[in-house]
Formats: sequence, structure tokens, C-alpha cells
Amino acid sequence: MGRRSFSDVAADIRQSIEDGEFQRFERLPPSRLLAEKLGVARNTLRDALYQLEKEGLLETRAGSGTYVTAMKQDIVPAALEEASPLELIDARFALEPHICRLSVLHGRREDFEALEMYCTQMEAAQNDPISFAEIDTAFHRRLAASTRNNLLIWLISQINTVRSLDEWTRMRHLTLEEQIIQQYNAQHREVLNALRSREPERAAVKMKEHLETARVSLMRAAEA
Amino acid sequence: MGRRSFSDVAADIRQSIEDGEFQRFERLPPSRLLAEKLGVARNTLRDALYQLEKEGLLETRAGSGTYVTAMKQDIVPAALEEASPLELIDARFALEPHICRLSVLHGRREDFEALEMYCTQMEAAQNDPISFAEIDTAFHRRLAASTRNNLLIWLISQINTVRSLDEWTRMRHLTLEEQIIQQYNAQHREVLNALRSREPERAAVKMKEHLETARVSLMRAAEA
DNA sequence: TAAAATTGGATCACAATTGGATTAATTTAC
DNA sequence: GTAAATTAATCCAATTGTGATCCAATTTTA
Repeated sequence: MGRRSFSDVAADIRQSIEDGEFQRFERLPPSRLLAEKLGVARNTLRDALYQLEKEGLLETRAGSGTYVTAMKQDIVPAALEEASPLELIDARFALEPHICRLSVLHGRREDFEALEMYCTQMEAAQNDPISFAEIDTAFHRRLAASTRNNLLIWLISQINTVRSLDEWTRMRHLTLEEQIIQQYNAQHREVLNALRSREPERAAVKMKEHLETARVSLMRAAEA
Repeated sequence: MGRRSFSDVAADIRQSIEDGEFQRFERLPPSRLLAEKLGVARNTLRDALYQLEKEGLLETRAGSGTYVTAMKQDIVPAALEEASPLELIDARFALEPHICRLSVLHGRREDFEALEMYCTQMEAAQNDPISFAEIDTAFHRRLAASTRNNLLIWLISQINTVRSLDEWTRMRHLTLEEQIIQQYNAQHREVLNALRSREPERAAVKMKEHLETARVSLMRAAEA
């Protein structure tokens, strides 16, 4: 084998992109030039570029060039840190209605009893936004757990780490006035009832209504 | 016994990996070099490497090199490693239809042009399951990117790490007969057309049909 | 519009490099 | 002193980088 393997070259280029040496949407040097610059055969370079393309960092167009498409590799780890509240709501809009459908399919009596308990606790915490927020998180996590889908459970747990970020928490508490909490409680009940009567679509719809309420109150808070 | 036994050497290397001196997916130095650097015979080093391979830290490929496995327990959570193909489909059922809706809202012309390109490439790869699978992954990642929602992009990228797991890939190739690929290609087009004509619900529905096809062919493969 | 230059895509034979395996000599531990 | 492990010296087989060449797509130039 030659001195440097294509994976080494790929690591080099990945680093260059992360360092901003190659900016987004920028065209990389022609493969012949770049290969020479890196001291490697063009074939090796092409293997490396293909690898990076598979990773979604690059995009090559025959006859035109190779372009950087990545919005910085850092996005991957940093996405959780930098996610905005609205992005978060959209992600929950994607996940939770379907989680409701799956909960109807795979949920057991003990799941719904646990959810019932959380509902009761949240109703008791009506005028204590901090407690309410904690139980609310537990409710949604338990709901995910009732699907018995480890992947979904993990995705929700990841999302919950965002929810606990400082800025977001502050914003959230702004939105958690007593009136809103009452509305949330009613919606949690509606979701739970739909789950118990094994109506997947109604559960999903009720969850969407719940998330829509959250979105609206969030945007109202953002204006203020 | 010589000054340093192979288990000592193994401990050394294990430490180097834990310290991040050898990063994951990185290729270790050639055994001849590494042996000299560690001041032991190549035979001893090989025993040590074999030990670490048994532990799952390394992976050696004759003629190529010795590579650090995906280790670092928490980076690849157990949920991702252990997710079953069906769990994965369910997670995609949750995420991707809504991603289609958001793509209609936030997608730009260049996104749809890129998706168009992937469709063309997939159609050309009709009888090459491996290429098809790679482009398919790129298509779904680009679709997520078009939402401009970093959190969703990240979630999909996490899911894609599962898709590349060995067992799953093997199973997937079983399902990728030419007929199925043709069906997938048609469905990708339908999704893309719905996106371009800015019909969120139709795009979501077409994506659901696509995933349903994937689920069915997966279950059929599981029976066989 | 047409031709020319430039770019990535693909393939091939070849040489260098790599891990795998065997054997015999040497060192160490008990 | 014996048994064990390490070392050292080879050879083998697999992998892959190299260099050259040709093709196809795109962009630039005339």
C-alpha cells in the first residue's frame, strides 16, 4: 500500500472543512491538483472524496467539480445545543403523534396507569410551573416508553436533553401561565383517553392539538 | 518470559485508545512499525492485537490494516446498536412524513434539484443494490436537510448510523430485488413531485406509502 | 452555435504495503 | 534444568495505492 490510505486523506479533508479552509458551497480544487497537493494518487483522492460524499459532506458533479455541502460537521454534536425552541417543537410534531399511534399498538395497562398518575400529578401542580414542567417531561418520556421501540425512546430522551437547556427553560416558564397549564392538562387527558380506548388516529390528532397549543404559546412569548 | 508480555502491550494500546490517541475508525500504524515503537517483537504485538480484537476494540483486515472499532460506549448508544430493522422503520414512519411537510415549507429550489439528481442516479442504479442503497441514504438525508431544522437533520443522521450496521445492511440487501427498487424509485419520484408542487399532505402520504412498502418487503424477507 | 479546454468517472496492470502464519533460536520464570 | 513465552527471520496472501489512459459531462472560449 502507498504511504497514506484513502481514509487518512478523507480525515484530512474533513478536518479542512471543519477548520473552514473549505467553506460551504465552495468548489474544491480539481481532483488532479488536489491529489498532487496532498501528495497522493488521484485514485486515492477519489476514494476519499467518495467516502466524504457518502457522509454527506461533499457533492460532486461530473465535469463541474466537487462542492462542499456540509453545514459544518459540528452540526452533528452541536445541533442539540443550538436547537431553537421552534425547531424543537417541529421535531416533536414529527415524533409524538406517531408515538401515540404506536402506543395504542404496543402500550400495556401499566403504561396507561403510569400516564394516568402523571396526569393527576400535573393537575395538582397547576400553579407550580417548575414541578409541572418536570412531570410533563416524565409524561412524554413514559409515553415514548410505551411504544417498546428502543430507538424512539432514545430519540425522545435526546430531545429531552434540549428541553432542559437554560435558555429554553426560561422561555418555557414564560409560557407556563396557569391558564396554559390548565389547557395542557386537559389535552394530556384527551390523549390518554384516546390511548385507552385504543383509537390511534384520535390520539395522534389530540397530540397534534397539544403541540399546536405549545407552539402558539411559544410564539406569543417570543413576541413579548 | 520476555520483558513485556503481550497482555502488557494490549493494556498499553487499550489505554492509547481510551486516551483518544487512536481515534475511532482510525487505522493503527502497520504492525511492523508499531512493534518497533513499542519495543516488542511483531509476534507479541500480534498476540496483543488479537486480544483487543476479541474484546471488540479493534478490527483487522489482512492487507489493509488494523482499525479502531466504533467503541466509546456512550457515543453509539446501545439503543442504536440494538435497534431492530422494524424499530427503525417505525422511527422513520414517525419522522419522515412530517419532514416532507416541513420540506414543502422550507425547501428551496436547489434542494429539489439535488433530490431530482439523486432520483436520476437511483434509477440508473436499478440493478446495483449497493449503489442504490447508498444513494437512497443520501436522498433521505438531503430531504431532511431541506427542512433547515438542525435537530431533525441530526436525528436523521443518527438513524442513518443504524442503517449502516452490518446485520441490517445484510437484511436490506435481501429485500432489494430489482422489482422492489423500481417501486422505490417510482415512490421517490412521487414524493419529490408532491414537494415541488408544494402539497405537504400529499408528500407526507406518498412518503408513508414508501415506508409501508419498505416495511412489507422487510417482513417478507424476515419470513424467508 | 460549435469547438476546445477542463472536470470528474472508470478501468487496468503493477508494485508496494499489510496482516497471517510458520519455524527455530533465545530469554525468562519457576 | 525444564517449560513457557518472547524474539527473530522468513514466506505467503490479501489489499490497495500508483500511474497511465480513456471516457463522459460540463464549462469556457472563439
